[in-house]
Amino acid sequence: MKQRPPKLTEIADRLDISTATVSNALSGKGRVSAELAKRIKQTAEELGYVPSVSARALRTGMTGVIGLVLPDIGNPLFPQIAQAIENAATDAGFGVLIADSRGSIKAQTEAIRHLRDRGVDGMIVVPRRGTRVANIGCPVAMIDSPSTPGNTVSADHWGGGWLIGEHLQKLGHRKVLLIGNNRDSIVQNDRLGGARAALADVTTEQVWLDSLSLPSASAFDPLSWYRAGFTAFVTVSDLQALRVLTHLQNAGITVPAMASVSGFDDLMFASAVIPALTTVRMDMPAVAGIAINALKQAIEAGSTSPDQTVRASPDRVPMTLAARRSTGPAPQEEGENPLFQIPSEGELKS
Amino acid sequence: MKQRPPKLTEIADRLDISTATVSNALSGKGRVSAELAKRIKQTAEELGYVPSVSARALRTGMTGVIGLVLPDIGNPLFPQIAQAIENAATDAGFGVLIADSRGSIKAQTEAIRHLRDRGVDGMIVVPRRGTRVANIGCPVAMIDSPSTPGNTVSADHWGGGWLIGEHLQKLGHRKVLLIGNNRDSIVQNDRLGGARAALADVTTEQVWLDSLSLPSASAFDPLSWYRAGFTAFVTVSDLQALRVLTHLQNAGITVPAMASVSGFDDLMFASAVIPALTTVRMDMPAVAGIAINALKQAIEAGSTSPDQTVRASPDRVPMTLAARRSTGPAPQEEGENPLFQIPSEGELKS
DNA sequence: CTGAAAGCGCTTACAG
DNA sequence: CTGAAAGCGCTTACAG
Repeated sequence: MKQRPPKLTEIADRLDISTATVSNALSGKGRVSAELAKRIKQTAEELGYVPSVSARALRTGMTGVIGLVLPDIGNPLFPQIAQAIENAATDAGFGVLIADSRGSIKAQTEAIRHLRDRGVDGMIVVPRRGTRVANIGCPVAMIDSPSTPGNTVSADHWGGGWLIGEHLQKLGHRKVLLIGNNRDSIVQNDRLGGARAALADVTTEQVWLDSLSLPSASAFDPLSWYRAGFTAFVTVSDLQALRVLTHLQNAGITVPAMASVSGFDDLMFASAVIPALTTVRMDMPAVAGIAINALKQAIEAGSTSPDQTVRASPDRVPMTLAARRSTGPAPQEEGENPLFQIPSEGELKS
Repeated sequence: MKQRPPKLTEIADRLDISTATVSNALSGKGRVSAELAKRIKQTAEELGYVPSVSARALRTGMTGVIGLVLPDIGNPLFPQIAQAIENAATDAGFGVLIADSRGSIKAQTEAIRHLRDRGVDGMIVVPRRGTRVANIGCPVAMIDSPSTPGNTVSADHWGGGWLIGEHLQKLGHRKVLLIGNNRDSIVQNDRLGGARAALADVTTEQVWLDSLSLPSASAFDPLSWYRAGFTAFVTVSDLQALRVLTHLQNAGITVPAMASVSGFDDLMFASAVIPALTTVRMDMPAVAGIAINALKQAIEAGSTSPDQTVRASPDRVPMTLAARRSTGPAPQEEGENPLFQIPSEGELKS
């Protein structure tokens, strides 16, 4: 049984004043003598008064809820995003309604409409690849990539790539392989582009796994690149990095002694692997805070912009390098080529 | 600018009938001639009518929203849970408001209160270790473990453990190490207990990482167990399994040729590792569906139970084994002990 | 500084 | 089968 919480009138009756005054006092809009206001707040406290969100929403047209739309809730980065958004939203006084776009663009549109119908005041959208969100009736903050048009705020993926490139360059690597898995992803292009820029003096090669025949991931063999002299593998995600790392280790290539591997995003398993994964992390709380703030302002302003995508400043947040054990100095070539010392997989297994 | 959607009165005016009739027709409660009802629905469609959730909520006392409370949104299992709940809830016509208990029990209580204040009709709680949720004013469905008192529905963790135990036993392993990381966790005890039961005929040893001095995880060394003749490592989570697997690999122990490793939950990285991780998976959609259904019934019934924790049937869902490459036949001991063939870590790295 | 009154958009007894 | 009316619990001009 839902227990009926005390209402405004009850505290008004108790103090023998009008509900208008109680409302004014509680919302702190002034217009009430300090002394009375204090008494009102006190008895509200005593009675455990909690305003009815439905009533307020009906009256003001604002629900105090924002929607969070994600390309895929199953996404490994989701926990970080959701947690950061939830915290920022809670601090800003908003509730967070989630929506899963379940993969398809159509489902994303539907999810957005659903949220709108539920009356959210605004929404945070992490769009599907290249999606532009059509005009809905409320302000929208987009988190994607600084180079994406319409983006509100995001991490500086290019800068993050630069960090990892610089790190490997300083470690003395001379041949670095850059690995992406979707050539259409702006985020991935930014990350790899940054790394390439920092590695201007060294030999780099770039591969897109999406160009390989399926199952693409398993078709990629880091060993052949290793034999070709590549000593560092830069990937655009920790998942990819994990794959490369374990592939190498499984074949007897020790990391980081023989090869270095790096990822992106600092997923929860990154520090659980042995050796721990060097990765580049976004400052999610910062990104979320900026997005929520921008959204809040737009909501309070009544969001008059024609295109209701919100802008924020700064619109990009620096990434930080978590240098861990999976990256190390490039192997030294003393006399003979270390590449010939690798035990073969068969040898190890016997 | 939030565009004002058409209201009930508009469609009533257009058809020159009362809003009561429109409301009745739209809610399909009968009481309206079929012919009129059809016309009403049609013009509602034309006008793009969307009922105001706030108004309806204020009037009926039901918001059509449920809360999802999780011990820690950062939890690696969160994406699976959230996605399953979101889908089931959407199908049942509910919106999902998320709340993060941010680790502490106190924060969990606060999160729950927050949701209640926001007017949710009910909530799904994945409780913190051993937490019982106090009386709030709405039905609650708990997802924890079948052996947890007050549990509404969950996966059959014991049965899952049994599956992995059986699998290893069939593969011929004679010495199996069971690894948990929190001896107070009912879920973990269930999982390990099931495995032990299936391994009744083989030598098992059980270790709790929480009992080691910190940093506990890094203090645990699977190598010493391997040298002691253990050929299979059963962990209660994929994260733990990943750690053991990579630790072995890094030391030159090939998996599964020399040792087998298994996890739980089928986290997204489980199939990305090489060799892919054998793991036991929950049927999250089933669990979520049952929880949401039970909750829905309680909500519609007005939830008269004293303790408002909802019961469901079935209250446990079978787990399934995903047998992958990280588990294989126990190494054969032909003549000499294979344990002496392991290349030492130093040897490999040089 | 305080209060009386209207109204947000629905649903639901209650009449007819 | 259909409608007139009340009311869910607030907030907000508007008077006083």
